[in-house]
Amino acid sequence: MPQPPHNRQSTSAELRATALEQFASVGFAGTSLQQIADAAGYSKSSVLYHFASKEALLDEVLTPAVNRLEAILERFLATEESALTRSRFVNDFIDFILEFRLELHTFINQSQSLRGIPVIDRAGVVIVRLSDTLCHGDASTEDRIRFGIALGGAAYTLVAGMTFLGEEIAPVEEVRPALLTVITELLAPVTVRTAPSRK
Amino acid sequence: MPQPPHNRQSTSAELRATALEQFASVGFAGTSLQQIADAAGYSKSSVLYHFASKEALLDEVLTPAVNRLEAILERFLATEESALTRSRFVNDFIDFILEFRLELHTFINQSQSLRGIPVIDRAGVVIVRLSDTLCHGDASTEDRIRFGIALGGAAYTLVAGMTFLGEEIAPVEEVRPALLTVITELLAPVTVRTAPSRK
DNA sequence: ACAAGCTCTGACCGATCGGTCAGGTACCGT
DNA sequence: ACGGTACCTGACCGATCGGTCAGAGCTTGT
Repeated sequence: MPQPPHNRQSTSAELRATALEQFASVGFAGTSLQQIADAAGYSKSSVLYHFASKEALLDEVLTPAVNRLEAILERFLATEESALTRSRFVNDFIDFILEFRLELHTFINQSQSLRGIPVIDRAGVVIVRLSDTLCHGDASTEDRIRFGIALGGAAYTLVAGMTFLGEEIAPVEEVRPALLTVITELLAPVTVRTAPSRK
Repeated sequence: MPQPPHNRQSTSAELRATALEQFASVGFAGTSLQQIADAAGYSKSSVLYHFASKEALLDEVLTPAVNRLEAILERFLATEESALTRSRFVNDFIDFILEFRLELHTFINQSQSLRGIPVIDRAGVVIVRLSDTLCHGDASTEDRIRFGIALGGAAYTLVAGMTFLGEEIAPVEEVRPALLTVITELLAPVTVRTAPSRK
């Protein structure tokens, strides 16, 4: 039986990428190891050789994105809040969305059903902290909704929306400024709050 | 074995409601007929007695929402476009979102993986028409993104977001005006094309 | 040449999947 | 009292689920 010369490290990366696509589009529960294996051109046993379990695979797939989001939040929290740091944060956030759109879509839309899985809970904690930070703790319903719409809307638009609303995915250099405009507009009243409120 | 006097019509409605919750939170592929049956207090066979198949159940669950959305679109298309009709449309749309939030969340986040199922394709067609109508056919990327974010963001916020961003679901009478403000703001540049800035 | 080790696979396991079917129970008009 | 019908269920079906395990093929160190 011929054994194509697989490039060491890359098999695991291929599997992660394939799994991510499936998780984002069919859902974690709806994705079988067999599907992932078939799509990547390996056998189911190979998947389980590289990853201890389906859940471990999900963990490895999502962890880089959660780490990155955590880093962005920490960086924002570490500085004095100003118009500059806020704008820098929004930029970081949009970079994050564009780079990790499949990961974001996955845990945005499945965090409820996958509660209990460590990486999902970690992601949930980060998102709640993010929301609390941006809303300054005063739980105005409108502010919460602004944040939720920005988060869920971006995740949806860049994964599901682009492929069936805009036919083909528009080039990143066109999407990015548009995203920046809309997200800034959504988050502006939340973070800026002009003058008087707390802090 | 005692047979409690089930109120004729209601069993099927119970099952639809239970199935909708599961579909929206775990996904169609991730929901088993057994889960639905257990959650509703019936046997799996009962589910298949009331609905020809799992897919038929999905169809019956989503069809009312798609019909309603279609009606809203037709009503908007039937009139001359003006500030009044646009505002009425946004109001209709928000009523729709609030009433059918689980249905919206279901086909918003799974239309890609469930392509081929009639009711899903129908929903997809309506959404594309909606997008084309609001964007006047000139496919500005920013306008498309505005619509996508409004649609996906609302679906996310009202299902996943409210329960883990805002702890408890805020009362509808508080959510509705906030939603109206944010959605109007998002869609305003798309439809109005004049409004220069925010308050 | 040979053993060790990494990668990959088919065969197999118990559990669960969507779906079929025969039958049991309650209520109906007659 | 009786047959029909609506509702519900357990037993069962082939397929597939996540996961285990014993190797096979290839590379490497010695």
